[in-house]
Amino acid sequence: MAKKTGEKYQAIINAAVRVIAQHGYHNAQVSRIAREAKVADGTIYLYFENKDDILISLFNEKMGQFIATCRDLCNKADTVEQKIYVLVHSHLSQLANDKEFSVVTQIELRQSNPVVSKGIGEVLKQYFSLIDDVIREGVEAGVFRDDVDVRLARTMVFGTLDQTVTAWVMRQCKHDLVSQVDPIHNLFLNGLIRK
Amino acid sequence: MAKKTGEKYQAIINAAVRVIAQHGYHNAQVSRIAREAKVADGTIYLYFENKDDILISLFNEKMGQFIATCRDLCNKADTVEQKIYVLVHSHLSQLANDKEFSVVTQIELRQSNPVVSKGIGEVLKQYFSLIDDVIREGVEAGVFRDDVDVRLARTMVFGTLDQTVTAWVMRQCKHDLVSQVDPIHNLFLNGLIRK
DNA sequence: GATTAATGAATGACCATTCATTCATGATTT
DNA sequence: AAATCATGAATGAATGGTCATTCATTAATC
Repeated sequence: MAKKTGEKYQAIINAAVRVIAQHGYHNAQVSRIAREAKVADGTIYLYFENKDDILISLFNEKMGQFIATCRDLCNKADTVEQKIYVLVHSHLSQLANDKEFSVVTQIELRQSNPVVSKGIGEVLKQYFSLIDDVIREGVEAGVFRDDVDVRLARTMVFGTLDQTVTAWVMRQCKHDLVSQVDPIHNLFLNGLIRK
Repeated sequence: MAKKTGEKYQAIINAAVRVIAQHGYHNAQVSRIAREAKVADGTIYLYFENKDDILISLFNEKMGQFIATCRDLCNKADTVEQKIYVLVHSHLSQLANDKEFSVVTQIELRQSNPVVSKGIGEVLKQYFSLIDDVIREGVEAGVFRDDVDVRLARTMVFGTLDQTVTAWVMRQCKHDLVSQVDPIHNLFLNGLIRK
């Protein structure tokens, strides 16, 4: 049971993103998602185990896409500097183009239901290791300082991007995200200090 | 009504931190917090408006302390580099010393009840402007590059620290947080690139 | 004895999930 | 080709469990 394909499956996931983004996680009742997807309440349970499963599936589906795009673009870049640039750019531009999903990831899905966290954690790890690979390459190629700790550098990259997107969402997605790409890239590579 | 002082007020707040950290936000029923605080369910409502108010008060009380400590330590530092160091150090060391509060801030309180978010946002802003002040000082003193965007640099600093603590909490607070202070400080000031 | 603090059982709202029933589609039989 | 049957998708009203909140009552304090 709970077949995870088909037109209605997608419809429910898209409805869930919309409902959660607009009404908040707390008012995202299953029946509201069903109504938005133009489906009966019970139909939800033909496609999803339970409410948590909707959230996990939603995140995995969309985040999976997100990571795949990042990875593809990264592979096309030649230098390590460019790869970092691509990471920053694709993170920000993809979320800038999907405000509803951004609201869901940055605000609504940060709740602590352990089942949901676990489901989400798996996909996030993939993203982390993509960033790790780029940084490791930079260290091994001698472009980055050789005392750079890969995990820490990744934490800085992800932490900064994540916080940038959160601030944008908090301010109603009003300003332009992509214009931050260059300054962020510069800050990562050169730091704060004037030389 | 809802007097926000006294021994029981503190007892309830401390109980809430413990209950939320140990059982998760979802299982932090008011009656459980009451039991942990050795107080009757109804007593909670003599000190707090409602459940949200417990969370907001908890965050404001503890985070207020946190910021005051950061500010004091910062004021004692002479150079801008040292002030950045102090920010990194006091952020990490304070949270390292209060694992239960860390779990609450990094995981359990990231849920999206708009009332709670709003209550929390106010205090967070104070912390942001403390970081902003330090960075602005660095730019004005000519220690930092003069094209450094203050808000962006703050986003990097906060985003990195926040993500560092989150990763620590996720891995059961096992490794040493404070040992990351030097590498993070170095990364902020000098960036990734080998010179 | 009056005022204030504390109690905890009872209430009622909320909402995820279930399941008896209906509907749609296609196969099989006559 | 009409009639019958079979399958499983879809429905949505009903259920049941969970808690935040209330408030009548009791205890403490001045």
